Amino acid sequence: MTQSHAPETRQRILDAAEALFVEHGLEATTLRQITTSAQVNLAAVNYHFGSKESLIGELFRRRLTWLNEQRLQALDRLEAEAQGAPLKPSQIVDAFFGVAVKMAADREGGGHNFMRLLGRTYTEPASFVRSFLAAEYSEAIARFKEALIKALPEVPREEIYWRFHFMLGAMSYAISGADALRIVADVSLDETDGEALSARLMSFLLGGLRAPLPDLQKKTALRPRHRSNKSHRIEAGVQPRS
Amino acid sequence: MTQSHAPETRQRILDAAEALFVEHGLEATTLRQITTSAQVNLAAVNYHFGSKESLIGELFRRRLTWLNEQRLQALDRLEAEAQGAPLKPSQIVDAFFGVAVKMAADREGGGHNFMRLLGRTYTEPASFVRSFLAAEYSEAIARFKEALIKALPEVPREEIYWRFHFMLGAMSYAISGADALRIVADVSLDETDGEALSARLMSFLLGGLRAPLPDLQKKTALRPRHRSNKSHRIEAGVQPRS
DNA sequence: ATAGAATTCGAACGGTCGTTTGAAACGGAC
DNA sequence: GTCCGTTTCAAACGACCGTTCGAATTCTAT
Repeated sequence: MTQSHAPETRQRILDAAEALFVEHGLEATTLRQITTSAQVNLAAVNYHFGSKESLIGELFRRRLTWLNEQRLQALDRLEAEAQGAPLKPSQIVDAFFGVAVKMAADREGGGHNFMRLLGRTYTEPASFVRSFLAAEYSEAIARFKEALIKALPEVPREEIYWRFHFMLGAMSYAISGADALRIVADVSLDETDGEALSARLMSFLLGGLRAPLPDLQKKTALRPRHRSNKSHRIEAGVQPRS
Repeated sequence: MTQSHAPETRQRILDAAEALFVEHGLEATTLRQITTSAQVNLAAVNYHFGSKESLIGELFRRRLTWLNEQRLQALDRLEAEAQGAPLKPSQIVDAFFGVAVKMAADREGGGHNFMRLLGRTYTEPASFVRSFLAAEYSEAIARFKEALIKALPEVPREEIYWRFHFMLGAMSYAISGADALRIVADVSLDETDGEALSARLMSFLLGGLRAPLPDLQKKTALRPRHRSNKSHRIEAGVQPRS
């Protein structure tokens, strides 16, 4: 009825766009690059997707829904086994982040490219990207937050939210990997081994998640809005300008 | 001689650009937005900086050199006190990340904006950005890596590199904060309190850094280039398309 | 006051962006 | 073969990008 033999074109566009987005970024990648790489006509993107923005949306959707389904299935399985008892934090972390790292280790299927792109997208300035990211994630995040709160009853909710956030950051860098890591390690590390990366990341995340709670007492007392500090020499918060 | 009363214009451009870059990203921010916001003529950017790319370079330089100087001074101080003895990991982490978080807490001086921008930049696709980022960082990173290796003699170098990388990711998200966090926590958390954020991040980072070493034994034996694994249940690497 | 350099300004340049258009090519149903 | 909806194609659209240019202006030193 509606489409007959077009799906091949749609897919070629999505695959080519994914590879180019991760290489140059969303803004910097042009439709001409995408259609050339996909070997389709320039107008094909607007014909099949309506706009560049919609293309980006579909691109994220096809991977994210699958990813979060996997995560939720893993969590379901764990909770069924536990029969109401709280899960171990390591199980929860593994269900959420392990699935992602596993997807990132899939180089042939394109999962690797996508996960590198996804890691960057949380902090993406373009609001329309973050908005449907939030929509796609809301269910999974809610379930996992709930599980973590249950697993760590002595940890305040706020702290769990923050640590979840930190874990997302560590995972993002773990996957974006290569380029950023080259700043840290002059020797290029072996980042092709998904198993090893997963093991490294997991132990780091769990260490952070289970770390002793911070002491939140303010050391310096009242400080209305600190303005009149031009007395000291170096003084944090006073940067030179050119 | 060379310049007389121009510095004010240069500064206004840098400040305006910084605020706009963090809001819209490097690519998406136009020179017309910048010059309008700074209330200078459109041609001023090319007159004072030569190009948009050079503007970005100067923008990062003026903050990064200062930031890394502070970090190295803090490390110098610690090492002088220790008199050759290895430092505690918490001291090293605090010298590196604590200074950054402190800079990020400085909302009036613009440090806050810059740090949010910086966090994104490690994973920035544009190569020219990462290249001088690596240059600016090389000295500080080398010194801190050295200190960590000395402080954690039982941890393999590779592991330290990876954990440094993960810590950078967590910090990046901690500072980029707000927008990305809103995906995790429906209630918007108080992110104005730099002291509290610093304490939270530090305990997370230290927990991760000192976590038990991962078991790097591959569970599955020889796997020449993993292709023929379709035995297991959920199986990574098989995503749907559209 | 005046010469000369530094800076600002308005206007334009060529190029590239995402999108649109109308015609050509293709598909299966009859 | 004929028809009709779907898809492809080449070409162009207006908008906006970073950059350049020459004249006007402002500052500084003599």
